[in-house]
Formats: sequence, C-alpha cells, structure tokens
Amino acid sequence: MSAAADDAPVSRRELIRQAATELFAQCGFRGTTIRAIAERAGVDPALVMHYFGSKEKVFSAVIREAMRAETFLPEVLDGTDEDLGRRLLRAFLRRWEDPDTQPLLLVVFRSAMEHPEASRLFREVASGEILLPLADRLETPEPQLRAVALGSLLVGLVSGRYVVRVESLADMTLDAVVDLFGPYAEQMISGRGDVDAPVPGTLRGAPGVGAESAPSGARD
Amino acid sequence: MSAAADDAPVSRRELIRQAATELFAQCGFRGTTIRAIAERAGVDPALVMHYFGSKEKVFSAVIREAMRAETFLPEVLDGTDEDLGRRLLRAFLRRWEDPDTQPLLLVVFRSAMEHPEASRLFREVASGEILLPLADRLETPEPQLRAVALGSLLVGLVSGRYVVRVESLADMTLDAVVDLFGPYAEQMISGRGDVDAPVPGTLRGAPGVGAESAPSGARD
DNA sequence: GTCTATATCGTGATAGAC
DNA sequence: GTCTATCACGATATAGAC
Repeated sequence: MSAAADDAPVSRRELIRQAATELFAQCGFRGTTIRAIAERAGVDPALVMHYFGSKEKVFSAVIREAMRAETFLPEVLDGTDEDLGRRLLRAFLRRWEDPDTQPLLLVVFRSAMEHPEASRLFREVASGEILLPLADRLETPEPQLRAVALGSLLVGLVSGRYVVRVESLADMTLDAVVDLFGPYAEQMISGRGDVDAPVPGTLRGAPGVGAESAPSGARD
Repeated sequence: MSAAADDAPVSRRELIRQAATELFAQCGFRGTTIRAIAERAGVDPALVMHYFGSKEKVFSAVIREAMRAETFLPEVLDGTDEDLGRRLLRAFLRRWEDPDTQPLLLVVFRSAMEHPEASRLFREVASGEILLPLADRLETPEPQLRAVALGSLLVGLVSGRYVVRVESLADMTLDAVVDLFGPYAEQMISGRGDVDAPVPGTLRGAPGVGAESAPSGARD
C-alpha cells in the first residue's frame, strides 16, 4: 500500500516527510526506523539522512508541520454561544476523521506519550492554542476550569476512538459521537444543554445501521 | 533512587518485576531495556532472562499483574445511585494518586499507546471490566452510552493529569479535580447533578493554596 | 541459582564513489 | 543528488563456568 501522493510532482523531501509522518503516527518515535521511512517513501535510507541530518530532525519536521496545520479553533470561536460546544466538538472530530490530518494528529498524540519533545509540544499547544483561547472566549464563570474539562473530554474521546480503538467508541458513526458527547460539551462550557438521556440507537450494534440515526440538525 | 521494597524479604523475581513495572511505566516498552531493569533491581541482566525468558515475557508478567490488581470497580458499584459518579471518580483517582498502584496503571495506559498486546489488554479491560459492569449497574436509559462517555472523561482526565501532565490539570489538588469533574460524571451516568458553575478557587494559580478549597463533603 | 563472555542482529550515522 | 559499503554501538538472547 503505497501512500505517496500521485497527482502532484511532490519533492522527495516532502515524500519522505509524509512517509515519516505516517510511520511515526503508527509506530511511535522509537518504533520508527530511518530504513522504514526510506522504504515507505521509495528512496534510499541515506537520502533521508542527507535531507534531514538525523532521525530527531525528521521527527521535528513532522511535529512542526503538525503544529502548523492545527488551527481549527479560530473559525469555531466566532459565532453564537448557543451551540458552541457542539460546533467545537464537530470541528475537532472533522480533523480526526480526515485521512489527511489524522496522521498528523495521531503522531503528536501518540508521541506525546513517549517522546519528550512531543510531550512538551502537546502541553504547549493544548494550553496555549486550545484551552486559553477557548477560556478567553467563554463568558461563563470559571472559564479555565470549563475549558480544561472540555479538553479532557476531547482527549478521552480520541484516545478511545482513534488511538486504542475501544470497540464501543470506534464503531460509532460520527453523528452518533456528536450526539452523545455534544450535550456534555455544551454543559461543560456553557452550563446549558439537555442531557436527560443520550439519543438511543446510535451504538452500532447491529450491522447496517449507518448515520441514519442522527436526528440532530447540527452541521459544520 | 532505589525503589526496591525494603521491609519484606521479597524474591529476586518479584524484585525484577517491580523494577520492570516502574521502567515500563516511565519509558514504555521499547524504551525499556533488560539491562536497565536488571540495574534497577540490583541484579545481573542474565538473571532477568533466566526468570522470564524474554523481554516480552517480562512485559506480559507486568501487564498481567496490573490487570489482576485492577478491581476497584465492584466496591464502588454497591451503594446508592445518588452520588455514584462522584464516588466512582474518587475511587478511580485514589488509585492513580497512590504511589503503589500508579506505576501499574501508567504502564498499561502508556503501553496501550505503543504496544499491541497492551493495546488489546486495555480494550478488554476497559470494555469488559469497567464499561460493561458499570452499564449493567445503571438504571438510566442507554446505559452503555453513558458508561462510554464517563470512560472517555476519565481517560482524558488521567491523560492530562498523570501522563502528559498539562499544567492546569496536573497542578490541581485532588479535591479540586473531584469538584470539577464530579458533577459531569454525575450528569453522564445519572442525568443528575448541578453543573451551573465549577467551584471557584480550585485552580492552583497562587502558591500556598492547598486542599482547603474543597467544601464538598464527598468522601470515599 | 548466579554471573561472565559472547553470538547475532538491527540501529543511526558516516565516507566516499558516481 | 544518489547510492553502496561500512562503522560503532547497544539491543536481545545464549552458552557455559562456578
């Protein structure tokens, strides 16, 4: 399964960076070798060293690109407070469902558990780029606490759904996830939201049950 | 800093297993070496191989012990529904704060992000030992969905507080965490709970602010 | 049971021909 | 820019003396 882009004449350097991104996302930092990166990119291992200088430098390039691309928050923050939590959740999930951005997010997330640089970056991005702007935007009491709670919910969600792939989370449709977590997200940041009961029928137990079961009108 | 138990004459095998647990928790599977385990346990590297046969076997033993010890749920499930979420949250956190059990939990959690066996184990334990019993216990509609939501919240909480150590979460007192997340946990599994506003003053911004700021009477 | 010595392999990184 | 050959190192694992 060659994952190289096949429509634009991308540079070999870029090809290597993409291959490295996927491998770091899948195998972590230690589990990824220069040789494997080269093989996946279809180039010689020495070429990886020639372009980047070291494995650490490759990793830094990947992480930096992931950080650069991660700016989903601003577009969500302008708008009414009414369904802010739900919109934020949906925008967040959209990036995790996107095959283009998922490896970038995965590499940061997974590496944050084992590599110091990724861990530091995760803290910085989480605090500075997500929690703080969100807290600044909120007009409810104790906005920092609310932002932290919502961040925890999102992290737990992606951990189960995309990283560890716990069945009950991984098998849900996207709309089902939004329907389940949306009200809680809403509660956390605005204190509003109806959480009497999660919408039924959203757990993909029986085969053939698709995205039909999402009556909510929330769209991005 | 030698972490060997110094009050009981534990077997060398047990000594090795304890050292391995701490190292796997701290450095992950790939980052931990037989040599490092032996050094920390104060034995010869070959002895590790003699007792366990391979690094994988050491890892399995550690994981199995972690699973064996992880039975905090039953004692929480019998009792009233009133503050079930809060009690569950507190019991859960108590194990994470305990210096004896934290390495065991960390090793499972961290390894689940990089090692296939740990990942599988995490899924099994999460689904079978936590989510299912909890869902069976609930009398609210859609108990599975509620259990999954609560599980996500807990995972997100420990990720931020104990694994990646995001400041705003890691610096909170235990009571502050319970006060912040308790109402949400309550909401998730019972649909009850007051979430009008998180209790103020619980974020350890100023030095000297300890556990004083938790007026809630919930205890384990 | 315990340790020394070593086999075997895969890793990141380098040197240098073309 | 690209690739072959190779180094130096640390890993798991084994063989065998005591």
